[in-house]
Amino acid sequence: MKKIDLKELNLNEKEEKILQSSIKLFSEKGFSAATSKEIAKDAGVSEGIIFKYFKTKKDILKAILLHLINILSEKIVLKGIKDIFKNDKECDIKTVLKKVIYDRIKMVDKIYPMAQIIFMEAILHEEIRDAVYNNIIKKAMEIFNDFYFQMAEKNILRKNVDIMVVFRSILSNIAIFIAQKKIFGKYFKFENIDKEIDKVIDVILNGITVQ
Amino acid sequence: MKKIDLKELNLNEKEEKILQSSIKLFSEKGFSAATSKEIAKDAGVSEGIIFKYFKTKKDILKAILLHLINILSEKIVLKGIKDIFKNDKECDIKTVLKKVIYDRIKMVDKIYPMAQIIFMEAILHEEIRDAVYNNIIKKAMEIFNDFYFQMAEKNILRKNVDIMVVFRSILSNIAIFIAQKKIFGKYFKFENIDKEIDKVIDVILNGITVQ
DNA sequence: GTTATAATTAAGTGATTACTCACTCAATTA
DNA sequence: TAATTGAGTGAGTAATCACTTAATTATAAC
Repeated sequence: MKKIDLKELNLNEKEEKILQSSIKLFSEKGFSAATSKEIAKDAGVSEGIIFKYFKTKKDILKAILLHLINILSEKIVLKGIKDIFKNDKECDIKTVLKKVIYDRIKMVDKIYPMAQIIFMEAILHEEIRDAVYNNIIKKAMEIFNDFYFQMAEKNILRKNVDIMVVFRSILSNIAIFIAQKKIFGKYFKFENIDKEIDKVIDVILNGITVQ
Repeated sequence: MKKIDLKELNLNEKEEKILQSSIKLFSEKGFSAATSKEIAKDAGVSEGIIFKYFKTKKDILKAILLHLINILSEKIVLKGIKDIFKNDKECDIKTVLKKVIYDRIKMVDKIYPMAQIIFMEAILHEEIRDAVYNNIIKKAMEIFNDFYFQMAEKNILRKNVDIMVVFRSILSNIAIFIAQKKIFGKYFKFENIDKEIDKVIDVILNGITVQ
């Protein structure tokens, strides 16, 4: 199991171990089904120490979710697209999109178990939905909006579309790509991710009708 | 809470009540966090009777998921698209896509809490993923494949694309539309679903570049 | 080496869980 | 009318849960 980089949180050794094991078990079984006993065993610490560092089990989840959403969303989730959109305004749209999609897939890959926990808990709890919306979705939409507007001004991308629909379409294509790889990977093997992304971009940019 | 139609399962009154309450609570709190006590209370039956009809709590989940996937996937999930693709081969692609997307959104709306449970449990358990893949995804792909091939033969849809990518793109656009409505509905209000769907179809069909 | 302090543990705690079982009682059959 | 049934109950059960605490060990200062 690849571990997630938690350096930014300034944890001591035990705290880090507890969080890593919690991320692993929450993502494997869901929050409710993962027990403190299991977490302790996996982390190689006693059960008592968990509750020294985290008042309750829910606080572990909060540390994983809210903390990371708030503190790291900027660095992990948004910095990548910001940089690409900023530095590549002159490049052609295919290259930019490819960079963004590639970068996002790699990013989610890096933090996957955590992303899965956020995703699942967001479905169940409004507070987490709020954090995801305000810290990630909203900001990503703003960044994309700026980018699209400039591309449309340059007459590269269509003006007569709803940017929200386009954003959603690109986002959903990335999401389903990751889902297919991570959740249904058993049934769908990609030999060449690069080519796969190219095909996705082609459909996004040109549509599926014969022109 | 709108109840899901379970007539097809030939349940008696108590079984039906137990399943309806389980669907409600599993979708609200997740399987593990929903207790048999709560289910009994919500269903207005004693806790004992739950375990007369369902050997274990997991068996309730199985009844909801596997049974419904196997028995109803054909009628609920696939029949709709089959009919539309079969009856509308002559119509224009825009109309067909609109019918399909509209129909799929309505279908998921109808069974939403159950769909959410399937979705979440499929992430956690391989057996459920298998059932979803074999009974829904695989079959839907086959149906779409036939349809796309015929449309491509008529020179309406592009031949030089990967049908899998197109299928995924349409599916993901429908999925994110539903997710936005059901999970993030608080932040995004659609006044006119009809127009929203038109915009999605426009992007799918024509892409986003200036031609 | 002694002492004070902090870190860690193992053995708990009461609460809650999924599940059982002895019993009830209305409906059916003899 | 008496005998039988079986759906339904809810208090009870062992197991397990999140969480606590008293005892133990490690660390550090002198």
